[in-house]
Amino acid sequence: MLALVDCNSCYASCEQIFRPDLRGKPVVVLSNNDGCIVTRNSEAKALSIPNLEPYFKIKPLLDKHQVKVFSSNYELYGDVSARIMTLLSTLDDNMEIYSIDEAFIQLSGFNDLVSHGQLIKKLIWQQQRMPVCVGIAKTKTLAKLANHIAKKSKKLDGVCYLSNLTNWINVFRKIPVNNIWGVGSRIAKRLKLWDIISVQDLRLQSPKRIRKEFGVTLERTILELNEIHCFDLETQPQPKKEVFCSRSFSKKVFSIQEIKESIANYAFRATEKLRRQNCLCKKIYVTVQTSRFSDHIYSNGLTVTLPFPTSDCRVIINSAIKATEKIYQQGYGYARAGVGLLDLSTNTNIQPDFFHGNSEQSIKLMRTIDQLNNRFGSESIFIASQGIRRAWSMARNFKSPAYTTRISDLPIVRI
DNA sequence: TCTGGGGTCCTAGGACCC
DNA sequence: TCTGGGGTCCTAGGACCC
Repeated sequence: MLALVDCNSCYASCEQIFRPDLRGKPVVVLSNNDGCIVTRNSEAKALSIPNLEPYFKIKPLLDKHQVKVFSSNYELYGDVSARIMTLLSTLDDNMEIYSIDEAFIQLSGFNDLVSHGQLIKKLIWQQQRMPVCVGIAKTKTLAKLANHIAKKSKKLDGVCYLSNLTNWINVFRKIPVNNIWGVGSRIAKRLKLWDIISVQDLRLQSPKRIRKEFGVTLERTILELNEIHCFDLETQPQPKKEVFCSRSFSKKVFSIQEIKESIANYAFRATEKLRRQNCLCKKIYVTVQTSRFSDHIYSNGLTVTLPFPTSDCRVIINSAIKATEKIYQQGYGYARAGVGLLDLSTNTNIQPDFFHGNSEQSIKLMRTIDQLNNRFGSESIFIASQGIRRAWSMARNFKSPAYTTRISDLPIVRI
């Protein structure tokens, strides 16, 4: 059995932890640059405030109902999330952190699963002041669905256990297919042509027939809706296969110089993410776009293949800037730009423990490694993490030259 | 004036090889 | 006069998630 624990209106609830005076009052949180509403709590939803609505459009309604508005504070949300996940991990080792506000947990050895779900909910509220709902079922897709039902139905008190599916058929008939995990608006629209409207309609389809028309993913979803396990619990976080950093600008940007500065900035941040998971990248993707709502629309992107896999900031930033020059076209007001790092591979040259934490020492060291890799080629450098002997022995194994130094001797390299 | 920021997986079709 | 075909790799794009 699996439980999906999902925070209620996560960002808004995070803000309320530090503003208990706002309990029971409508709260919304805005995206970067205060562009759109990204979270509404239940009180705000009750006022018919739509999600992902531009702030400037909805501001009169928010003012009218005295809705408390927050700019987003992702550091805070990450912090609260980490504490909740740590708390959950004490309940069972088999746990998958699915997103900033959700986790799947394996439930074994409990007779009364509803009571156990209530216990989880109570624990998180008491210790972290975060309201959550718990969905319990045999597969991940059903646990997600159970959580959805728990959120909608007041009488379930935040916990829904799909024990015997035949008891839930009437509920399944009332839930539109697009509420199923993996079924978005596009597929829902195509399913409608087949008269598949509700969760129950989809459950009854032949998986084989659906696979032909919609692909393997939807086939698996149908199997999961019928308690046939297809999606595993991923208890170890998988390393990212791509790393991105992109932002909308707070106002239109016309000059290539400003675009380049942003791109350099995003490339630097993406490289930080790359290093944190101890990877090298082989390709860089750069994109610039005007607003979708502009009269004069332009969007372009370019993928550049590097001569060798690297995590060298300067190589990555320089390549990104060169790519920018190729895709930038004069005369447009740009609204957004981004940098992606693709084709990642594990960096076997460097001991991963250097990169944990952001201490002054490890930053110095990363920069030195950059400098050396740049000079000698990225495959060749080993740093003595556990003494000179270890570096030389690694170097011998890999038939590469070694470089050793004491951390205190490392120079700071300006980027 | 101002319209999010990340990710993943799958598929179709082109390029290329023998 | 006849003008291959199968396999693999890569890429772009579509669809989904929170």
